[in-house]
Amino acid sequence: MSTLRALRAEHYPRATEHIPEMVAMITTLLEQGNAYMADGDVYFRIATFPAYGELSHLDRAGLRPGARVSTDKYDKESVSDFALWKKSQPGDEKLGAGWDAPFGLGRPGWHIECSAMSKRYLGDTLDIHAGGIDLMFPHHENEIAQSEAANHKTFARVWLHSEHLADATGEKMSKSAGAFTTLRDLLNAGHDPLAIRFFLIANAHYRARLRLSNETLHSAAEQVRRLREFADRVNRTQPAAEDDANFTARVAEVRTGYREALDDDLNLPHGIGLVFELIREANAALDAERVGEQGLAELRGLIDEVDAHLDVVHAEEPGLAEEVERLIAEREDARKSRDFAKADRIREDLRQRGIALEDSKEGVRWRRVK
RNA sequence: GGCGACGUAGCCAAGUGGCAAGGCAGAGGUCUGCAAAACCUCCAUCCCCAGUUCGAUUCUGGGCGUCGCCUCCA
Repeated sequence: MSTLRALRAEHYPRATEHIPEMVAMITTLLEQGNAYMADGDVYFRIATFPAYGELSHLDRAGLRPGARVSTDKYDKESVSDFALWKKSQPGDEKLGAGWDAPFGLGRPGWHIECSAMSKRYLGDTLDIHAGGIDLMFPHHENEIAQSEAANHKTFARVWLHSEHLADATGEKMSKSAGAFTTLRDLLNAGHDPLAIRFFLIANAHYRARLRLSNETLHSAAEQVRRLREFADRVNRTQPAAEDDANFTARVAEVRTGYREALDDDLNLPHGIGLVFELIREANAALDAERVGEQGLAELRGLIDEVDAHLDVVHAEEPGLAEEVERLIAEREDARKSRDFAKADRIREDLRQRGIALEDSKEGVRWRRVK
């Protein structure tokens, strides 16, 4: 997660350390009649929760009971009732998977932990509950049922379900099917972490399936490079004597558009599109020296705002390697004496070491490349 | 079989009832000692058919195709 520069959560609660919270919630559900015991297990009684299925627009009548009954041969009242607590099975204790509860030795069902732990750390009502689209049913549906039945409060105000990452063929990456690519794989293949980050959050809308391929990652890497080049240029450019009011207004306009795109269900791809459009215009304006003090300030403000979300521009400011600077100076001397063979050799040597040089009016710049 | 999502240029992708953002890749230029970066120019009858409409990629219906969920992976 740190490779991708993801922020850490405040809490990483462990289910096994919150058994009492789960037991308490199950007890409440039992007392209220939202749950019942059957053959030593505790099940949630879906019949007591009419809203069940609303999140996933599931028509319970359309469920195929056959599919689960074969593996779930217990005395449930309804096939869709799900387990809150399962009595200990032979062998459970060896694994340390057995806890004492008023309703018998056993282990929690596999949805109750989320209800119990989110209640403890975040309260009865969450502002936003996020998760992968495949968790919508049954996991989130069950969470809602448990939490709302127990707490008598709305469980989550907003649900944010993201689509899956898929491989280049469009198939969902699946751990069980053995078809997946790890972050480590990508890094080993030479992909830049920042490019991977950009790809993941900005390549497509979060509700659209992302397809991972060398081509999409390369595209992301180029976009990151372009953003960074531009930010770099804005930072080292001296303001023009006068501002072009039209240009300054244009930057503000894009900034507003960017915000509106994000406000519209986090449409980052759209917002980024606006920003790239502006970058082209801004580069042209910078060439024409139409950007003064105010224009530069506007541009910096926009970059900062965008990078607050992308976090790929200000990331890892590489310190200037003294040797690179020395070689650049040496090459400059060679160029001044028109010894281009030597100048090109130095540039090529650096290139081999992953350092690219760019000559410009403001001097020589260098950056890391693959 | 049930429920749902999607189908936009070589690739990724946004979007709207009124001549289709952006990025990558590609072609040609400008600039440069050569490059790089940057800029300019070029590159799509929006899966098919029918309907509604003055007008549909955008709405409706029907196809075809891809994918997801309906499994105690959570």
